[in-house]
Amino acid sequence: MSNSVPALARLDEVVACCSPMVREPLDEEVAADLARMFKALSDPVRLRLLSLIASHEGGEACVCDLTGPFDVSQPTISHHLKVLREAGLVGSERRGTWVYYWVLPAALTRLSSLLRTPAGTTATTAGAAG
Amino acid sequence: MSNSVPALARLDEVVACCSPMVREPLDEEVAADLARMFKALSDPVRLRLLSLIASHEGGEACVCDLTGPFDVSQPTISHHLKVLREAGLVGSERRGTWVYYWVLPAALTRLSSLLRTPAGTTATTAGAAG
DNA sequence: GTCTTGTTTCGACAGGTGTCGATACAGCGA
DNA sequence: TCGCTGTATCGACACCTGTCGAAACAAGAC
Repeated sequence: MSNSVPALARLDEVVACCSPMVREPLDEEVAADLARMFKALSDPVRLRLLSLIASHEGGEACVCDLTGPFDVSQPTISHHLKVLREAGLVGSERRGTWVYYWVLPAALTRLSSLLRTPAGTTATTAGAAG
Repeated sequence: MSNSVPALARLDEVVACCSPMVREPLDEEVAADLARMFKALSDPVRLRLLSLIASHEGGEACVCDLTGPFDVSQPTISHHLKVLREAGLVGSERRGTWVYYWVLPAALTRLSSLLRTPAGTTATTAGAAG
């Protein structure tokens, strides 16, 4: 616990659970686990579904709220929701006729903090590349 | 510009470029763009490569530093590096015989802030799910 | 020039993914 | 009970992806 890392910076990690991947090489198993979560985010429909659920009133949404905004069929939406659920990004529950989905913030926070870069490199130069 | 969002919370977004996806539904084009970046992160080998590059001394690594830790062939590593580069996550440059790769922090920061959940829901309950 | 080493590209292949229509299942109300 | 509506599963299909070995390309050494 005696690093050259400022205490406040470490506090974030403890709360969020993980050290940023830019600090030390990712363990093989951890990488496999994280890759599964990122794979769930690697489809535009799923990304929009997740965003739609999270920003929905009350923090949860019925499947019936989610099929409208998309050009794909209902079974396809159902498939994508399953992928998100199995990746641990959302939870779901049936209430009577309808099934509701909500985001699991801990999962997003885990990924967010993993991708965090050291303060200072926050980079206003987004988009510049080689 | 007159939201009910605290000024300090918005400051983060400005620096990082984007509003978290849990705040409002993702635009269709934006989602497609982001999905491309997440897809680059959706493979364990690429995740480890990225982490290896970022945490390497000097913030950059030669390809020759990157082939050792993996069980896959050198052309496969080269392929994965290309995917990371085309996703805008890393930059590269040839210097004499060797080719060096480095992480583009702006890209990681963009994704990180996108996944950020509202303060308070940071959730110490990671892993709990339905 | 030729050889050697580091890296990328090519062509091929097995396996995975997104999509659909059809169908099955779950719960409600008549 | 039957029928209706909301959601999940199934089976099929085109397409994408990760992997390899072989070959090409780049830069330096001889």
